[in-house]
Amino acid sequence: MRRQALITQASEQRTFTSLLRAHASVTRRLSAQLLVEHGLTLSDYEVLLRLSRAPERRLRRVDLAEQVVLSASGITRLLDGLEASGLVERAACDSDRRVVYAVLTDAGLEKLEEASRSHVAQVAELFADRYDAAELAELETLLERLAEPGAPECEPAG
Amino acid sequence: MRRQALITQASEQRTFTSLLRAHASVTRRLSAQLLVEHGLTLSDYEVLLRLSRAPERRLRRVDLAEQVVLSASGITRLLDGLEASGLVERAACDSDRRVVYAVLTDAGLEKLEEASRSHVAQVAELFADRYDAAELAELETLLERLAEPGAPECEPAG
DNA sequence: GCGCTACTATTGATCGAGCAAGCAATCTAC
DNA sequence: GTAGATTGCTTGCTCGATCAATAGTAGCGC
Repeated sequence: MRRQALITQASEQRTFTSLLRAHASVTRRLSAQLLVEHGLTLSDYEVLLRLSRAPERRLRRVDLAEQVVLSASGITRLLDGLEASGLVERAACDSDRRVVYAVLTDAGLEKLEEASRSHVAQVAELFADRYDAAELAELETLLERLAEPGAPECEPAG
Repeated sequence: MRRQALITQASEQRTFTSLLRAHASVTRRLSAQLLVEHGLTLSDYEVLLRLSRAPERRLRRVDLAEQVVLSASGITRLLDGLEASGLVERAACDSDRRVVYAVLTDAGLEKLEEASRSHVAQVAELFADRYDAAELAELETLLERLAEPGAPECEPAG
């Protein structure tokens, strides 16, 4: 009798797997809708949204990257597209000539509002079908903890 | 005074955003580690793991795709790589000549066990740093609900 | 001022993954 | 038993995102 060499499936692993599955399922659905209805990626949408909430509707590219968990080059590429569509503009920074702001244009804001109308409804439906208010809040706080950097490896003691 | 046109940020939206952020943060870290240490994608690993737990270490490609939330072509491409590395083999099905099984080879099982040693520890650490057992279980059940298909749009009434 | 290091952003190459289309095998209905 | 629909899988094309390398600034010590 052949003993199956089972890889340990601790609680952490199972949770991680459900995170992968949940993310894949949800984003596939929502990004497909967003793409066919408005020609926007989920990341595009997230970027427009962040910009719309930023002071003066502008953010440094580096900060934008951090907020949407994208690499620096990823943000450059993504903004290339949004700039080509006229949804975002670039603006120089007076005090530091290295930085280039991404600024949401009026057209970008309009596009965001247009896309939001259906997207927000779809997100709301997807989650409302599955959770009550308490569960939703609980899930949010639990997930937020995951995005935090966690215990640093060699932090200065002071 | 300019009124900021704020997009509604309902509870569902915030939860969705934290899902995106949590997934991006966690997978970036873990997939980078898995890649440099073992040359495997997270999806590669998931596929090897699923195969290792399947009866006779084999699964139809279509079922594999469903389990790891990948498209049919995605699975074909992914398995191409694993086959080239000798970690997975293909096997025909006697009763239905359309189906091609993906079979985990001995080398594949070894590779999985090797990769698991560090990967499992990394996952465990990442989650153990942030949650206690109850929270972990709670998060898992909440996430699992998200992967479910949800209310169908026009189910036959019977 | 000069050199060193750190930071911001862009570019080139590469890769994973999806959709659409297509082929082959199977099943259903007549 | 043959036509048409369905299922399982693969291929061509495209796109989003990453890493590595590069250039331009900024700030620091001296």
